[in-house]
Amino acid sequence: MPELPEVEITCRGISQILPCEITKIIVRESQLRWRVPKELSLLPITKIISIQRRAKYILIHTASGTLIIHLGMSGRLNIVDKYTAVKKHDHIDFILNNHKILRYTDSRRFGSVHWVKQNPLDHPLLIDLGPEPLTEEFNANYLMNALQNKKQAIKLAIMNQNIVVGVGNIYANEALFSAKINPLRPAHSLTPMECKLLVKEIKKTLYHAIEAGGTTLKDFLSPEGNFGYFALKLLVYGRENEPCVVCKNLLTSCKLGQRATVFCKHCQQ
DNA sequence: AAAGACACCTGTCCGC
DNA sequence: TGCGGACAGGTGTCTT
Repeated sequence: MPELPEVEITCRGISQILPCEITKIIVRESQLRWRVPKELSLLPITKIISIQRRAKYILIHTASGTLIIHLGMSGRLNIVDKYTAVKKHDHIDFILNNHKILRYTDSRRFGSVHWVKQNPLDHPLLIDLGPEPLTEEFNANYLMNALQNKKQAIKLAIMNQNIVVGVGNIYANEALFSAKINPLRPAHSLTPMECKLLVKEIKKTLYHAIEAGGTTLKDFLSPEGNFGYFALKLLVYGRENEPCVVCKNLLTSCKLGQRATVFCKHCQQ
């Protein structure tokens, strides 16, 4: 489900529970992508200090350590009333002191929950991540440099979290369409002008998606239960064999790294 | 060293 | 209606 905009919407949503304390953590299913640490169930009452997003990770800083949460493909964090019935894939409850529960739900269990006492950014899963796309650090010069000698397709390169974080399959397709760049182009073949345009379109696409509350394809809702309206604005993703919004030729699809890739052969060179 | 395939898991949809 | 197969928002690890 979640790329950067959906994770950002999730972070903003759960930030509204502050100020509060986690009084107890109930782990019903500990086998996620990695085993949820046992010490979570034994955690003493701890105050949530702040909530931060890094790439597609949610960092919940508490007085005694940091929870690192990744939503995988189907993960969700919802704020629910403390008497809300537990459903099939509700794996973890973070019980709060304000009559609410922060509930982690994940049907495919590709997500993960980690607990660290040191700087979460030093965690092995986070330490090699590339720059945040919505910062000035991600600019045309940086991208041009990062793509040097990369023969792989440009779409795979921008989905590589070591090059730039947060861009997944939907937004890679969308940003490349907006930048009029063919997703199959070798990464190193982009000109400085194209890098500049692609950076601009990645930022714009992510920014608009956040504004729209993310993309709801099947089951993404904000922690408060709101729909993500960016699905209505998708120009290529999920629209194979439909007419291009610009030139009306039918959109082409292919597989790239086993992921659906949709583009306009005519507009994207 | 880099690129590609595979694995993890469940739900849904489509064609027969 | 039932069943098999393909596919889905991610990413670490294994194989070439």
